[in-house]
Amino acid sequence: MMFMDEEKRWQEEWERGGIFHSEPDKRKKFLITVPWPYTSGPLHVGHGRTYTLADIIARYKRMTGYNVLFPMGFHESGTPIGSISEKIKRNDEKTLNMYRKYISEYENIDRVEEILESFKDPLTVANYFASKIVNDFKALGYSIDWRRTFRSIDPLYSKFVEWQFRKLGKLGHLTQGSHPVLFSSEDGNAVGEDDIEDGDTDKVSIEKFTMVLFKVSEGDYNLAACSLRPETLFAITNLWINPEATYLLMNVENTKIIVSEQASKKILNQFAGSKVLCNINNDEITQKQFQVPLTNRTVKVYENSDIDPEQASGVVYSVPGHSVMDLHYMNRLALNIDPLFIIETNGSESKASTYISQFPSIKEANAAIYRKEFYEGILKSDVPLIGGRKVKEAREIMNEKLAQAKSGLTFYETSRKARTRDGKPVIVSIMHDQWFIDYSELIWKERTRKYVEKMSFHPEFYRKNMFDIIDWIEERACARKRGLGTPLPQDRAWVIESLSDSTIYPAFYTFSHLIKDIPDSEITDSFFDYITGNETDVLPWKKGQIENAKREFEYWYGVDQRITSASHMSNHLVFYLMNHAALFNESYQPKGISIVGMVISNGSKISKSKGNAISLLDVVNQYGADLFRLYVALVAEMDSLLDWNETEITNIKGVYESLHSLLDGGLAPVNKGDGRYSDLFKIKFKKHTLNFLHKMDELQVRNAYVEIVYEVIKDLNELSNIGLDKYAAVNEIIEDWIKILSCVLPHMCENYWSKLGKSGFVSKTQLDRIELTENDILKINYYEYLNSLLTDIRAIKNITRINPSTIRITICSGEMKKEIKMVTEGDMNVSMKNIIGIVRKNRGKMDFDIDEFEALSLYGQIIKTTLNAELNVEIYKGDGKGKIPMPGRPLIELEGERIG
RNA sequence: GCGGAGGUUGCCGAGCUAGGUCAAAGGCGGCAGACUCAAGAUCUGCUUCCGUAGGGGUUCGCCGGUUCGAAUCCGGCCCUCCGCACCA
Repeated sequence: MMFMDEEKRWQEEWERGGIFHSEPDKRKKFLITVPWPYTSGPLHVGHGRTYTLADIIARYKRMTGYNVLFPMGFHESGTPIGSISEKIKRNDEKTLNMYRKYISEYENIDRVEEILESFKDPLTVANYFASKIVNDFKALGYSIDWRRTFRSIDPLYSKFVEWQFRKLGKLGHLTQGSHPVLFSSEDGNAVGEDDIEDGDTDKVSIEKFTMVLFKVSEGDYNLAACSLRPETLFAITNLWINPEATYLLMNVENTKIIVSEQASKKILNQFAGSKVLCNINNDEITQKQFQVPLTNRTVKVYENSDIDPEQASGVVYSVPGHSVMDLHYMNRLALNIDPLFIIETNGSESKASTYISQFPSIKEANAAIYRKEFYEGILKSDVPLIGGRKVKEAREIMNEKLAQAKSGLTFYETSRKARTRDGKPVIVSIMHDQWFIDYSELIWKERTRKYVEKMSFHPEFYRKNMFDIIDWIEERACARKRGLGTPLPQDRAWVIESLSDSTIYPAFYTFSHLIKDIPDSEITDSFFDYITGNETDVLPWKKGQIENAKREFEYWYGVDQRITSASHMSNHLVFYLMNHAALFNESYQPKGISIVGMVISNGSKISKSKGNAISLLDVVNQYGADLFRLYVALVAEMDSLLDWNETEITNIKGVYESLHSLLDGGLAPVNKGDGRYSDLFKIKFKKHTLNFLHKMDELQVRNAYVEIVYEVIKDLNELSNIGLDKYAAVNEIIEDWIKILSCVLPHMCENYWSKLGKSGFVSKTQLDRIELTENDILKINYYEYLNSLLTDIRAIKNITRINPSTIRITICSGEMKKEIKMVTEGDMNVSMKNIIGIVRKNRGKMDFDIDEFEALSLYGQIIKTTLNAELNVEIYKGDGKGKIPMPGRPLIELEGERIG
């Protein structure tokens, strides 16, 4: 574990020197941020990729002259951390084991249980992992200014969030209304993805059903059937109930309805003031007739054991014409009822019967007809109310008409049967006083759109994506009744939801370190108004302190680059952009967003429940920070998918070791370099450096490092192939190479930097300006000419199987060049008429500018040594008959033994 | 369905926004060679087909079109992946 000690040593030195403490100065600033990690457990390689790329870019910007600020905080608000504590309190085995494993990554075995015990307090969980993640980040060599770090539940930061929400309130962006949520009625609280069994792998969503009320022909109650397809109402032939289920009579919205016992619980949660009246015998239902709303028709109710009393209301209406399910039941129960058809697709009647045989299962056939009719179906013209309408429109009209007739209610149901992790049913409940941020305001959207136009997006297509998301976003629930976080200032019974409290937080980094010793009771809204805006009121705070805070905000703010994953587009990033647009001036708006591709592991998705999440700490312990960083930089481009696997990292390890030995040898080479070739090598290195800079500016991190790692190693190998000392060549460029490599391999490069006898840290040095002179370009051209010649010679060698002892190269004479040039320009008045045909055939493959003789005399050695043959260069003296050389394409003749 | 991305030579993956210099970068895998007692690592060459001279043929999801010329532009079709929310 040599590398660990070395890496740790440099990390400590950086910390001691405070070299990543960023202060405003005259240079151009660059603020780079990543989403703060959520501290519910250790980070995995997926996080590590994003953060590592951010650090590489931060270091690159620093190297190219920017004053860089790379801050980091911790996200502790929200419900998941609380529910972890809850589960630990009630000894949930799965959670206990998971956290045992997590803790043991960081601690000695004998401390695990003690720490696990302390996790019964959610704050301990949050703080524990926050402090561990700090260590992980340090161990990866990130150039973070840790003085500015804070946590989303810090009282000072809470003040900032309160300020944000009071401003949003004043701007009219906060509203209150009713809202469906996933809910556990046994626990009495809303549940998130994290609380639901398999919630992360099999998402549960909320579906909106239409509950249609069928009035009993004699009496004052209704049978309540739920459907996703209210447009099929006029094709209803009967109703279904389950023979074994219990049905209850309820009072809902001053109407008496019958639903299953299971459904009654959902209704109690969704309709205020609803109550259960009494049990109803199934016989009583099946003996009655029920009226189809909006028609004069009555239908009967049949018992059907396939009807699930737990699904929706436990009562279903039957449309055998358009539902394969119902048709199937009809057939199975041998009911003699004629289906009704009211929907047409492709100009003719759509019938469930045509689907039933075409699919492997009833379920698939039903899904097929549903999709087909929903997207392409049109109601027949003689259908009342909705005749001639598209199914999509008809559905909305029916919902309206049913509501008007007091025969329809909206009922929410989960998209699949779901249970909480401790086995309690998950239902949908309605929050009646839910707080929202209302993002639907058009002026606000327009303003955000304007800023988005000016930003940089990487990859670019995400900009269009963001425009669409801005169009689409409406109200967003922004507070919850439980979890960690800041109480909503407008109503302290609510806690601000964790995505909504994390939209403008990068602003807080700019001054968080300067206000740490101000008691939070002294922080008021005008404090932040002053720092972020133009308020000039007399302030009670220490002048120097707040002035410094203001100065730093004004210097740094406007995040130059935010690096995050695509999954944040439609939630975090859109909130980030819109909240900035609402609260800050144009100059403080975000300037760039980069989306990092997904990370998968050995071909499959990483998920906590699958147990294939490789922890970042494991990676660092096993491979070291530099190797991991090199892996991230070289193995996949930032915006594409990265498949973490061991084979690949072994390969990268080879590269890492080559770099080591090259730099070792380059520190003090034994031999002297050959002037001509070391000169050429230096020129090529300059070219690679320029390409590197260009690619990094385009955020093509992989391409950039392929250029400065693989290409340079290739050049060095070429040198040693012609018998020269590559270490002497490394020595010529070692300083710049170390600087450039240090963005990815900071520890290793600091080490070489000090071995070179350089003072200070390579992490803080700048790359000098580099440009190619005309002479440089000339030499590169010579070299490339030699290379293409070599390729041609090899091709000939392969075909003829001649192993040459002498290679005869015949190049164009000056006179001949002129004549050839004439032909290419259409002037056939040349002395060597024989050349005309061949010249025309080869146009486009010639190079008139290169001095071939000069190129060959300078670098001919390359050919001689690699092919181990004599090189014989002469100028063409023939008459143009037979084979002739072209400019840039000399004649090549091989002399020697034939092989095989 | 809507919106987005994409289908490239054994695999992964560039190029395709500025059409020719693209048989098409790079990596992996495979083959051969060098080094080595051997293996591994490393380095070198080859890796669509034909060819005893750097050439030619056929390729970039499918079908058409524009053009002297298309992987690259246009139209249509087929297929794959991602998002469609209140969850961090």
